[in-house]
Amino acid sequence: MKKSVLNVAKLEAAASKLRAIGHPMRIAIIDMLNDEPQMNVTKIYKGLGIEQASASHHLNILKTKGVLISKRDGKKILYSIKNAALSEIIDCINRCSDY
Amino acid sequence: MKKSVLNVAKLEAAASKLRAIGHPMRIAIIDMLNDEPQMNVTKIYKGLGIEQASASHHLNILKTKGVLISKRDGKKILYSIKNAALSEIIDCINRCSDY
DNA sequence: TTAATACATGCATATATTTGAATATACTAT
DNA sequence: ATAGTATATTCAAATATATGCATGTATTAA
Repeated sequence: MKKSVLNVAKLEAAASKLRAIGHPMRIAIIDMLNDEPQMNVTKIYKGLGIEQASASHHLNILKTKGVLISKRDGKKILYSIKNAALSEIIDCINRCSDY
Repeated sequence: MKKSVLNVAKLEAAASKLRAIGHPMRIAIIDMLNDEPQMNVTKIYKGLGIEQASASHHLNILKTKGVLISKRDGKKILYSIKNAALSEIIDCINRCSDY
């Protein structure tokens, strides 16, 4: 099992997912979805007090990077966390606040 | 214990740490330090095949954000991971590669 | 089919991050 | 003091990311 030469694609994939979560509003979205596992866009952007378009952009990033999934429910789109491990990361990071 | 209103400072702190790790070369650095817990800058930048200045920048980011610590050893500066939990995050992210 | 609601997308601008070349600083040995 | 080694810093250019406005699309109800 070699590991010495660095696999840039794999590193970029991991980095990309970390950057997806690495934004205050996106962490806030994940937090909200931790409390309430399925939320629509309106509830999210009003809950955060941001523009609808801004929430939509953030949600798209989180979905594209595999953090969230979405499904339509009538007029609404319900978002939820794809992999529970990802919300543990937030906890982990917070636990590391050691200065 | 209130949690409804979002604590932007705390969110930004967590996001900032995630972004610190969210770069291919910086993940590679953490990986290297997982194998060999103390490394100097020269060994790191040659191992990664990047510029010395680039490595220095990345190391500074990781140090500033509390991911790494450094100590001088003669002419060299030895870097190491500050909190082991942070390297678990990488594993965690990689485990989430589920497409 | 029209109107209203719920989201998404395109675009422009603003801001942040990355990179490398050049240069500066710190330490060691002579 | 000087030279060599190891690392940091500064700066500019390139690239990436964020934000908001305007507009587009999908769904429902009348």
